[in-house]
Amino acid sequence: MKTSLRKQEIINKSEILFKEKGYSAVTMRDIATVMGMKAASLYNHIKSKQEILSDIILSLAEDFTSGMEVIVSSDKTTVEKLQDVISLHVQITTDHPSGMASLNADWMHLEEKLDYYLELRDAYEENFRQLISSGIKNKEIAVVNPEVVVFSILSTLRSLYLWIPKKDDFNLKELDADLSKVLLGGVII
Amino acid sequence: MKTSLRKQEIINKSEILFKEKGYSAVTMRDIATVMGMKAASLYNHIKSKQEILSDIILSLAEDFTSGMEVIVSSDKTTVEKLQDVISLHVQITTDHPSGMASLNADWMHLEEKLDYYLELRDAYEENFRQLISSGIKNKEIAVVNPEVVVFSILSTLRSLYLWIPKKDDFNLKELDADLSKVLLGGVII
DNA sequence: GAAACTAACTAACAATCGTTAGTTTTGAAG
DNA sequence: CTTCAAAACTAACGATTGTTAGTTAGTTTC
Repeated sequence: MKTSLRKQEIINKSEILFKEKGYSAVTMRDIATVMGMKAASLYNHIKSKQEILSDIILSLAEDFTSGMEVIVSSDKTTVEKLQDVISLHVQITTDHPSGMASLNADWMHLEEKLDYYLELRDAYEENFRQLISSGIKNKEIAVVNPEVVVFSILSTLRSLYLWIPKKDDFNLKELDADLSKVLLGGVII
Repeated sequence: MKTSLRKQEIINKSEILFKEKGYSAVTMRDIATVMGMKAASLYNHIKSKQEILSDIILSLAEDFTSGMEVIVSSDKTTVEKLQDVISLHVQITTDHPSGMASLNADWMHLEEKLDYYLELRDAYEENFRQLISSGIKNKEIAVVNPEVVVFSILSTLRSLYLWIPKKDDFNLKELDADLSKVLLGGVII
């Protein structure tokens, strides 16, 4: 059951529209217009508007989940793992900036797939929290309120989609290092 | 032209609905239901759905603008001013957590008032940038990429609405100090 | 070259949208 | 008790929504 080329084009165009106006404000006729066809023709490739949103969000959520699993099961230090998490966000957001907008803004419209998404998100956040806690226990990370640290870092990483499209390739290479410095600079011992 | 009590109730209920599903997905009939009336009756108090959104977002945006003006024109140090900006965000978000969701997620649906909102937002961000730049020049703030610092702090402060409703009053008093420590801890010299 | 498949089309569906018009209820002031 | 305005109601409007049905043109398979 692999995704056809035409379906992927619909998803790619939809991502951009969803980022501009949000899922609910984008109509099937809007999507059809940028695809150069009529709204009814979209249904030769997708089965519903919902499916487009689900495909966008869940594929990204699964990328984060599998990326996180690789990182936590490595034998690096906690600080190195946190740097890897930052890189993971920069990488995925660079590859799918518009899709990240839907992930952040329109996940509540997932309906049937909502529970699955929330499972993935909760597990991801729990991994992140564990990382910070271990770092404090290891004395790699300063003793500051771990909730605030998780919230602050995650808020910044989740907002990257607003910012990365404005960066060129040159700045993008430095972004990783700068983010580590700013996000972790204050908490690393 | 002051806002009537009943209109303010509509705005308050709408904020909560807008936070849950986004402006576009909330119908006038949804708002009427939580108000205990029929959709048509809403128009005795408001002139359009747009007006509800504009009132929510612009009143908050103006709070930020006037708050920022007070802060930048004070004679405190740059670091103290930044702490005041953090307090400003905590304060406004605590008072209007649902409205902050609309400000962050639905500003693009403002239409006639969009340009005015963008002016306020741009001016606010420019003030923030100036604050960081002055701090670096004064040697109060470490020489790290100022763009990344602005982006990181602002991303966190703008996401507070997701977090503050979960905090009780006790934690809320500590939040200010913890945020300053985490957000500024890495950049203050 | 007949059959099957792909991907577009036109036309239309029932449902829902924001909003308006006109009417009735309510409650306070004279 | 009457008056009057505020605030609710019913009914409906035209526009738009996601989606389905049936058709057609072009391409591939046998």
